[in-house]
Amino acid sequence: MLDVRFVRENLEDVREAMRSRQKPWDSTAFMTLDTRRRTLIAELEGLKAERNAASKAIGFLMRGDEAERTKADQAKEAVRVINERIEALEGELVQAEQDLRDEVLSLPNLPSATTPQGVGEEDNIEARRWGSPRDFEVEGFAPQAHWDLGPALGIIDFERAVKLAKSRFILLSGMGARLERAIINFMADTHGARGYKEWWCPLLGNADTLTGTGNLPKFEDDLFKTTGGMYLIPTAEVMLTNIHRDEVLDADDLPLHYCAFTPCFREEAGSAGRDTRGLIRVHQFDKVEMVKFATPETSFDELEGMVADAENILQLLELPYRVITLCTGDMGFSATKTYDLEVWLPSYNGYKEISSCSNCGDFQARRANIRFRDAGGDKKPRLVHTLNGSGLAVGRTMAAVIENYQDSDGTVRVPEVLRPYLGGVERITPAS
RNA sequence: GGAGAGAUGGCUGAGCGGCUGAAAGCGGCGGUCUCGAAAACCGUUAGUCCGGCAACCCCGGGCUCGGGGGUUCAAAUCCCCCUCUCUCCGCCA
Repeated sequence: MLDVRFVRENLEDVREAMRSRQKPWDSTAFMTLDTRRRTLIAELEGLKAERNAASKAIGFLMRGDEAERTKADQAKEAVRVINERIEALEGELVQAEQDLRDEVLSLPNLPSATTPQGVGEEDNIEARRWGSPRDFEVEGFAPQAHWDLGPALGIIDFERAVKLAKSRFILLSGMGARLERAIINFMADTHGARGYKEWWCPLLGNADTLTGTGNLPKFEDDLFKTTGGMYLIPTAEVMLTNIHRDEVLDADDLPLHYCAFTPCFREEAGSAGRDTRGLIRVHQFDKVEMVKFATPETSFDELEGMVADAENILQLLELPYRVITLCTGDMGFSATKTYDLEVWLPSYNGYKEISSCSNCGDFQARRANIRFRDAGGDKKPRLVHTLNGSGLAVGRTMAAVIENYQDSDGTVRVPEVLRPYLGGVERITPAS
């Protein structure tokens, strides 16, 4: 959520930012509501001040003699009249504040100055590449897609997953299931060794939690909802970020580096027809997530560090990837700056997103009321900056491993770093 | 699921219709002392919104004692509903 005062005082900048996000914004409703709200407040507070003074006077009169108590009765009647006006105005104010809040909650974050301008995906900027894709032509065979290779090896069962749930759900068996666990543990352990505190968290959250990270109210259609009004988390970011909701952190403790493994649930409404095959776009997938809480002074440096931590996983797995700086038109709702990591997938003959690392600035912190107090002690609490990044999406990592490590005989070599997690197994074969 | 107790500032905890935005302690900050530190002592220390102001200083005002509603001239204090926590019983992986 943007700061209402900031929006009011920087209207043109905010409009320009929304244009750069390809989300043009008509500010007249905001201005009307904002002015109305402040006018009502001014009037209302004047009346309340009057009432408070009168009530105090009544308190003294009540302890006086007969004549004074009569005066008190008259004063009570006067306050009753004031109260009627207060009640009427209060109703209007509640409505105005709700309308203004709805307006501001639906505004996305402002892109940072270093975010490239652009209208869409095609304007994203490649920051760097690491590794080079295998040349299967030279090796003399055509690589198979993981959605063919997985079932052939007996490690992914797409058809039964549909029977058990519905399309876009996954069933893993044997080495497939073990590989999933191995990847999860490898990622969590690696981040842990780099200073990320690991958490284990609920997979359902309440409305306040989902609002804190920006998933509600605007993106409710993307979430699975229970009849009890809870939501399945679309990412552990939701839980990790809300851990400190309504808290005042100690500046000395910052930055905080957290990570968590969770399944992630997404309705994927509006994605019909996109990435329909395989592990790439599903309703339930595993992810190891990184979240940071940082001071405004360090958050952009922390973002670079987080990207490096995500890259570290891909480098250890020896999977070729590239880093993309998202442009203003392609960036997510809560982010002020985002890097995507894209892993090489032979089946796509291209790079496919496997991680997204964002600095959300104070956007989520304002919604979730997460603040910190400077060491000075006498200073007022300030909003922290929150960051989040995938480290990494496990299903897509599995797809990348299967495809990039396959051999001509249809078996898959196990990356060195995963072998300790698989009891030393070096190769996945139909028999394994 | 049944019965009872509770929810107060960064934390612990008093208050139980008006002079209480809130005692006390801890923690934090500033100071005295000290070569320095500790201890001791003194002082200070909630957040947010609206208005004034060049101003995140300051001044005036509003709101906030889990959340929502009610009674009253006046509610942290009384009443109702909800949420959560604790204790006991039942059930259960």
